[in-house]
Amino acid sequence: MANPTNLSRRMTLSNIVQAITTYGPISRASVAKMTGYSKQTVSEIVSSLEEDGWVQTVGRTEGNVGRRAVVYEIVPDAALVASVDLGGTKVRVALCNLSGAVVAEVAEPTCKDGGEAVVDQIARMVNGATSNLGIAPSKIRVAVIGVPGVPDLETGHINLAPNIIGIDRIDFSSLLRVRLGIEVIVENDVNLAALGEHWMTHQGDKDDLVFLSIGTGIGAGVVIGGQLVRGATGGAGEVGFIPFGADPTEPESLKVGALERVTATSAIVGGYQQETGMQKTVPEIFDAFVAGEEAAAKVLQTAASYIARTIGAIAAVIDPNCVVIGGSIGAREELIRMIEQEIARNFPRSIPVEASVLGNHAALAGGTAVALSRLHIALFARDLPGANIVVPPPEIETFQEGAA
Amino acid sequence: MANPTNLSRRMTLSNIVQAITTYGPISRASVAKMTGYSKQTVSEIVSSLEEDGWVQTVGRTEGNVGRRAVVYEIVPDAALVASVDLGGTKVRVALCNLSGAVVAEVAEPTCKDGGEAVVDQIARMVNGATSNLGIAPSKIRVAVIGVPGVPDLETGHINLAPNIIGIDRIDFSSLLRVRLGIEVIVENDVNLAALGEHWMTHQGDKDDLVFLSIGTGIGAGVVIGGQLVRGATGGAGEVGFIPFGADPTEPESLKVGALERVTATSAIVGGYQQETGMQKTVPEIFDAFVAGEEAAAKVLQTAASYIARTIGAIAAVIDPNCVVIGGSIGAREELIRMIEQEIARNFPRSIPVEASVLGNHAALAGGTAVALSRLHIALFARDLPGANIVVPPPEIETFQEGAA
DNA sequence: TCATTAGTTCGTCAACTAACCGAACTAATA
DNA sequence: TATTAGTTCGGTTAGTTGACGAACTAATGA
Repeated sequence: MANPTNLSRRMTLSNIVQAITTYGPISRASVAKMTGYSKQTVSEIVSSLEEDGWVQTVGRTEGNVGRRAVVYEIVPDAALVASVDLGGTKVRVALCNLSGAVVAEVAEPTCKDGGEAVVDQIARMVNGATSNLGIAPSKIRVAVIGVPGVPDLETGHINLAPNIIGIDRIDFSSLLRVRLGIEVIVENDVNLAALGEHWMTHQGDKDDLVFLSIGTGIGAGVVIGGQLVRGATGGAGEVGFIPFGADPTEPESLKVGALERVTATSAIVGGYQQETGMQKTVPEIFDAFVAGEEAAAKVLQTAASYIARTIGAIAAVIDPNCVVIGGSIGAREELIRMIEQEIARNFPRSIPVEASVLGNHAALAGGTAVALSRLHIALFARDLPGANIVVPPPEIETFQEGAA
Repeated sequence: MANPTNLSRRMTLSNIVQAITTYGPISRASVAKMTGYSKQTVSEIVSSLEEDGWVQTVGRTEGNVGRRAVVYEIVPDAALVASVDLGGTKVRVALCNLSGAVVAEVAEPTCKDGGEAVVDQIARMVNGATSNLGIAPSKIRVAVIGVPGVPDLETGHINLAPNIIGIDRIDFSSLLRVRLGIEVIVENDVNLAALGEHWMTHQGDKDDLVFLSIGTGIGAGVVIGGQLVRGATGGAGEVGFIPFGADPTEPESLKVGALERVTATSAIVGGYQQETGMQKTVPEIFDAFVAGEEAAAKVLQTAASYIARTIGAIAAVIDPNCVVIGGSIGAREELIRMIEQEIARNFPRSIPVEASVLGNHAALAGGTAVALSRLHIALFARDLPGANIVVPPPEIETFQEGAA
């Protein structure tokens, strides 16, 4: 009964499920008031949902005048989704239930053989997580994979992912779909991180958000109106290629990006070496800066200036509510302070800049958001025009650093 | 009857109107096939639409096997919209009917008194156009005004519009709404131009489009997924403020934009003066370039390079399908050739760049698109979730240069 | 050439079903 | 006793299905 053929019934069902999901636990009378449907219609649909195991009672109201209301909520474990963050060095898998809670999380070093071996690894980790918990694998309905590259929706290849060999020559999503037997969505990891930050911390009032990841490279995920912007060729957010900073006509700039050459790891390490003749890692340079070393300050200042100007360029094009900064370099509070100062010097208005709250779990959270939204649509809003169910995020701790 | 209370009836009505609008003239049987509704339902709704004067028969099919079908279309003049392009020197007003055809167009020099005098002028021009044609003013349902500034939706002020004095201190949209007695939508002119180019020439396959206007200033209109991107503070597309090009920390850069200083009129005129000591206008410099003068070539080349890098920056952030270039400088074919070459030198992949087809009528076309879409929603899709009716554009000549 | 017949499509009518609502009711509680 | 929750029942509306007549084209045969 949870999948009526009729369009208007599906719409009603979808609206009622959305209300229970967002405001649950909630009584049928309240749902009726909120949605505008009659109590009787709500009762009818809620009982069909209960029969099919999608909602359950969780007690009754108390203390109010009048008859006590029976209160319903979504059955959290009625279905699960898998969110996978496939990194160059580590694979993270989280199984989440319908309320966004993580029921299992595992991490492993990425299989160095690349290609199909990685597909095998992910499938094994996802299935392993269910069997450990004694959950039927069929409970998992959707898997979202964050990958460090640009997925080609037509061929299933993942391009520009130098860290995982051979993944640009296999139909990654189809192979994984066959292996897992469920719907598989492949998305760039920075894009997912942007969606994750938006879902967990910036929903509602601030619907235009850019997640800027700064580490060995620099890249952004762009969310406008709550929707991810991928671009015509999947190249949206490749801000390292903004043709300013280093001379954009040099071959190296065309290869890694003119702006990436002055903002990412190599710029800081290289700049420090030029300044001092010494080879230090980025964390070491930050330590030196905190200890008051002038060369370190100068190098970081230069990077911060270019990063600020990158943010200015982004703001000039799409004017987001907020820029969230993450990545191994971007996560440093000291750097964010400098970036804020540099924005004030280089751009006519202020741009809200924040440190990522989710750290290296942002992509995992974003994958969960995408998977849950997709699952809700598949379950309760099939073929509905303009359907875009927003699942409320779980507690922030769920996805915070150190959870795995 | 054209405004049923019931949600599902409204949805059906909206779908059927959309089908007739898009594919009309069309028979009821064809509408039934296309929409999936039964012939009866379609007949019922079409006759109520006919009764209310929204659709009309336009003959019958012929030549096909079987009974001849009665063919319907939207009554083009059942309602009108006004599209107004308020420029610093000129006010253009176009009255358009439901099929996008321009039924009247007038232009006047902008009233120099600014402020409320301009509101008066627009109201007079709109109402004057109807009385000239002997049309009841009540036929006009929506007016969209393109303005050279950033409209503040809350106060109704229009900020950053130095060419029209006092317009940043009055509630422009409310005043005009009262004067015209209809719904008034105020939007930045470059944004409307972007929507106009998208509507008339790039609908469907190419839904991510940026319109780049280059003249006394440089600015862009950003369309993603067919929707206009305004940004959190209405500042999306202010690409002149990208903090590269001129030194962004200089006061002048913070005032007019670092990139504007090296791409717009003053950069070309100033550059030419520095190069030759002579003061020439931009058209004169273009003429000199065509005549083979080296100094002119060098100056234009430099501007083209920075414009190309601006486009590269846009592409790196949102990766549009296409960048359409307009404005008094941007319209020059010679410049577009140079820009294309410079993009190839400065950016790792090609970016489709095109000259504006609509010229200085782009904003007028965009205003019409917005007004018609808004009107259709108000008439046939009130309060429908995800309603976004797309009115098919008229013949391209309708809005092409020289029409007024 | 022209009537006849077959096949196709359009559009309407009648009967039916699904969805939803409103009103009246029962139940529970401060 | 007022108020809120939830159910039952009957009715309205939207939309479907299927049968059918009307209108047409195309092929056929005298």
